[in-house]
Amino acid sequence: MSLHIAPERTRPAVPGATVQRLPSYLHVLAELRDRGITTISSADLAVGSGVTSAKLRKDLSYLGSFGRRGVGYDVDYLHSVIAAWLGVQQEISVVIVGVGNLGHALASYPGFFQRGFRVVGLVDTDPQLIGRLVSTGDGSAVVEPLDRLADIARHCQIGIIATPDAAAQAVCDRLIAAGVREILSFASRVLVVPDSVQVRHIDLAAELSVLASRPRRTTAVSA
Amino acid sequence: MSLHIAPERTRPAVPGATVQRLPSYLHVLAELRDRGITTISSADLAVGSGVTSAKLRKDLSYLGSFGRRGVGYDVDYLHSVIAAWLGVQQEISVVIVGVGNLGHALASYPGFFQRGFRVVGLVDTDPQLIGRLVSTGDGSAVVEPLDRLADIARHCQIGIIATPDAAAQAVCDRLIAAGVREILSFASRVLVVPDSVQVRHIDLAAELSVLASRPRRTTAVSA
DNA sequence: TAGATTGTTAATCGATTAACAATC
DNA sequence: TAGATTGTTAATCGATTAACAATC
Repeated sequence: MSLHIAPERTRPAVPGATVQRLPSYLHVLAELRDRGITTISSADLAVGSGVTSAKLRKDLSYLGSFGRRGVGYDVDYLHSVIAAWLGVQQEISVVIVGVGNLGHALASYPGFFQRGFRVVGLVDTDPQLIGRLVSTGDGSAVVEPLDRLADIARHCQIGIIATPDAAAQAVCDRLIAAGVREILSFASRVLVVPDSVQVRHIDLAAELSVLASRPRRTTAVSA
Repeated sequence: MSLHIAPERTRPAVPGATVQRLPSYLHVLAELRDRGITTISSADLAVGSGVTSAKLRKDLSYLGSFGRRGVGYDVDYLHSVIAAWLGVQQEISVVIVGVGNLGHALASYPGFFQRGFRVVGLVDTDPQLIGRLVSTGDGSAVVEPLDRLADIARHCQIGIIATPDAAAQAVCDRLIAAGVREILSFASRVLVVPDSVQVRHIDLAAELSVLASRPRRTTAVSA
């Protein structure tokens, strides 16, 4: 029996678990680059990233093959490949709704700016806050009232919901109406969205609950 | 209402994915209880929690069997079961290291207090901050200097690292030296810890990256 | 009873791991 | 070449889903 071989090989889609690890590889590669290291093996890069070398190589294999057998990976090149894949080279505009403590923290979070995310809008309903300057990764932004949300969101790829739980769904609906298709929510309530919209949800208290209720192994490497 | 308690039976360990969803069920159940709803089916509870009913029932089955066929679950009872399993009934002490924007936000995060977590310590190195009162879920706490960390951490079950990346590993080491075995980190660098310590890691920028690199829907062509 | 819903099983899907042929 | 390390395969592990017998 002869097998029918396709002329060009289709790679499987990159798994979600892999995508979630790519930024951490990127981060380690950037550090290596800053320290003048030009080549790195999967074993060493894996230790720095807190994964196994097998997992690292498997992850990279979804994007292509970028290493040299017997040698390792070129730090600069691999960095550029992952950065390109993640779209870091193009800046991504973000609007934050809810400028309480959490919203402030997110607005000025250095990691956002470093990885190409630009906080271009801040929205809140509190009259005390509206009009005030809040520092962001690359400067500052003025807090705008809720009725400006649609205008602002129209230019943003990602919306972050950092409001109290009670307001979260209404804000979510407005973001979607304005064309936002990617939402990061810190509300503890579940958001109802159409299939075309992608929501990621960070429940900080759930993270503590998992820690508190589980005598289980760590996700980080051991010494 | 008296419930028949089955004789103790060896159940498989509760999967991590399940544990992570339990707080969300708890949250929905608390809302139902507040609205006076006493009974709920897995189908309805699942909709409120953003999961399928099969997944919900499977999740609950790891803890035991608490429903009535043909009827559903008693809201109060199921709430108490999950709360007990998560250990929410006992208060859990938390120390936050790093009282910048993020640390402030975490200290006053209402969800922590609601689910039984008590921020009993705040630590920072900034002389401007030390001695200042920061509001927490149940009142306020004074920011203490780094050399008080060991004393404070000794009474805490969980440590939260909200410092700049550069300080994260050193703070982590100090927490572990003080006996903390569960750590939630917001640093982008990977923390090196012994096997006995459990670390959860929230990389906010990675969350945005996953969102931004989204369009891996049904576009892939199979051979 | 007749209808509803649970708890569990078995099948499927997806991610991780170990091992090693390919090859620099 | 001899040693090192990748990229990939196949096995394993864990989580999700669909289906339905049990039973309220």
